[in-house]
Amino acid sequence: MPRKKTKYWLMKSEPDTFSFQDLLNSPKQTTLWDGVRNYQARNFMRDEMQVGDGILFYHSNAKPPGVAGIAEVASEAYDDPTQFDSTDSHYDPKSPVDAPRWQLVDIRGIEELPTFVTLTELKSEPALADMALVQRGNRLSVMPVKANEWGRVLELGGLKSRARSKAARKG
DNA sequence: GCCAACGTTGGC
DNA sequence: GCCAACGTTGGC
Repeated sequence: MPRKKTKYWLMKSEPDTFSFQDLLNSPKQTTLWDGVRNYQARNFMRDEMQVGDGILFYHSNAKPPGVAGIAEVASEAYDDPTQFDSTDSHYDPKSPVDAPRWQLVDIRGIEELPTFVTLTELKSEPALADMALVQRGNRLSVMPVKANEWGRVLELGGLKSRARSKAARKG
């Protein structure tokens, strides 16, 4: 039973490292969103996300960059295991074991956008002018998306904003 | 608590 | 590969 209204998010990934297809190919189309080492991004995951929230999966450092698909939050927040793994590139020796610094959520891939929505397109769309992603200098890898922005991006991507996730989840 | 130096992000 | 923008670190 949801305690709050569904929220929407945008999460960045470099497709060379982990693409939307990689997410769909993961067991249960689910993965843990590890490696976030920015406090603001962590706070969104730890404090504000809830299971079922919508996620725009964004390809950064890509040619071209843009939104590749939609996903959803698939777990409550929990400690990022990679912070304690000295062999992992995201190892954080300063994170206290008794008070871990970094938390994450699981995300589940839902559906690839029929049409990839490029950053250029997002920037040229008047309805998306206030989107956090297109603000100057924004480097956050996890950021909130407004409901109307979510709907518009899905339209641009060729998904009707109704009837999407349930049909996709069935398969 | 300031702020310069440094490292990272990510578009171009 | 360049570099602007930003976050973090550490000296003082």
